[in-house]
Amino acid sequence: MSKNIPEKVSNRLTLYHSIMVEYIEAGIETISSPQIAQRLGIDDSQVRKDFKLLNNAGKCRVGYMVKELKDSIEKTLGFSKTKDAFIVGSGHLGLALAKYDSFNSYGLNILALFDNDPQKIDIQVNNKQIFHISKLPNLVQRLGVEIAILTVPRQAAQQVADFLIESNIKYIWNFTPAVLKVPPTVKVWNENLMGSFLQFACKDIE
Amino acid sequence: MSKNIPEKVSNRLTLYHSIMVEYIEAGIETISSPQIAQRLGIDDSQVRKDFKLLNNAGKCRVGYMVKELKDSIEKTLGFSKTKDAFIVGSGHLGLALAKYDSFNSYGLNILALFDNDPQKIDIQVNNKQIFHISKLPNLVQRLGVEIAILTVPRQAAQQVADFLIESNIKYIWNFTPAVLKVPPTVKVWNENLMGSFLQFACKDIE
DNA sequence: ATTAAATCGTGATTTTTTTCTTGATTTAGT
DNA sequence: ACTAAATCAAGAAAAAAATCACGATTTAAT
Repeated sequence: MSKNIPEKVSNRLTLYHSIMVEYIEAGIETISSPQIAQRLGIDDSQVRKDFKLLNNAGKCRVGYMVKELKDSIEKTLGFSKTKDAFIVGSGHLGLALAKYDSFNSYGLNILALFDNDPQKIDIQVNNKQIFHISKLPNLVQRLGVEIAILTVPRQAAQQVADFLIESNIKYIWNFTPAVLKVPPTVKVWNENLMGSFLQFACKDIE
Repeated sequence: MSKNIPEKVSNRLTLYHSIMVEYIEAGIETISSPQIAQRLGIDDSQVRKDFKLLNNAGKCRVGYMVKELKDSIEKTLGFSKTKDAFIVGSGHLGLALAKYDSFNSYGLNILALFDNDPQKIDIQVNNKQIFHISKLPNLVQRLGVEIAILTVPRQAAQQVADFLIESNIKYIWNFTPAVLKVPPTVKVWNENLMGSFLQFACKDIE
C-alpha cells in the first residue's frame, strides 16, 4: 500500500474490483486481461501492467484468479483500513451520502453529520446523528477524525472549510464547486462531478 | 467546442471556471496564471497552456480578463448547450441529484425521474415528476432524451441499463459501482466516487 | 528615461502513460 | 505427441501530459 499509485490506476483498480465482485457472484474463478480490457474499452496490456503493480501473477492461457485479484486490489487500495469521516452540510447531497452504504465496503466510515440549521439538529440519518456545526471541533478531537466531506452550499464553502481547518481536519473531500483556499498541511480532493461529465457529454453531443 | 479536449483539461477548466465565478463576485477583473496555479497546486505554464486552447490571449504583467475567460470556458465546455436527461433510480442519490440545481448552470437539464417502486410514482421532486420505469421508452422517444443518469442499486444496474439501451438511450452516466456491458453505440461514463477518493485518502493516511 | 519585477507565450525537455511487439507458456483439440 | 490458439510477461516504442526555460512585453518604481 501507499506505493503512490497514480490516480488513473487507482480509478481503474476500482473498476476491476467491481468486475471481480460480479464474477465472484457469478461463480467464475478466473478472468483474463483481454476479457477485462474489452469490458472497459482499454488495451489488455494496460490491464496486465496494472496487475503487475499488485504483484499478482497470472497464468498463461488461463488468466488471473478472481478471488486473489479482488483481495490484492482491496489491500492495495486500503479497503480494510477504516477511515472515519464527518459529513459537513446536511442538505440533499450530504444526506444521500450518509445513506450511501457502499462507502463502508471501501473502508470509509461516516460517524456523524453536521449542519447549522437548528431544524436539522439531532435528526438520525442511517443511524448517524446530525450535530450543530459548533459541536464539530470537540468531536474531531475526541474521535480523532481527520476527514471531512464538505457538502455545504458554494457560498458557505470557504468559510466552513476555514472552520474545519481550525478544528484540525486534515483532509477535505470537497463536493462544492468552490475551489478552497487551504494551507499546505491540509489536503483537498475536489469531487468535480460536472468536469468529467461535460467532457463525456460534449464530445459528441452537439 | 468539441476540439476533443482531454478529460484532464476539461476537469481543470471547470476548476478555473469556479475561480472565475469567485473573482467576479469579488469584483476582480483580471487574474494571472501564477495566481490560479498556486490556488490549484499546479504549474503556471500548465494554466497558460490550457488557456491557449480557449484562444484567449492574456496580457503580460497583467494577466487574463476574468469575464472573458469565464465566457470562453463556458463556450468550450458547452454550458449553454442544453442537455436533457432522465434520472433512473429515485433512491437517495437520485433524489439528491434531482435537487442539485447546479446541474442547470452547466446546461444539464433533468426532465424527470424514474423508479419501479409504486410508492414513489407521481411524487414531485424539485418540480420534476417520478414516473414508473415502464413509461420511460415512450418519454425517451417523445422528448428525444439521450442521456440517463443511473442511480439504481448495483444489483439492478445491468438489467436497467439493458432496458435503457433498448429504449434508445445513448449516454449513461453511471453512478452505480457496476461496470456495465453495453454495445459500442452507447457511451458510459462511470462516476467512480470511491476510485479517486481512495487514492486521495490512502496516499498518506496509514 | 531607466531599471526591476511580473507575466505571457512558446519551444524544448522530461516524465508519465499507453500501446505495440515479441517470445514463452499453457491448454485444448487433433 | 503435435499443433494451434490464447494468454501472460516484459521490454521497446509511441503518445500524451507536465514541467522547465527563456525571450518578449508590460507595468510600476526610481
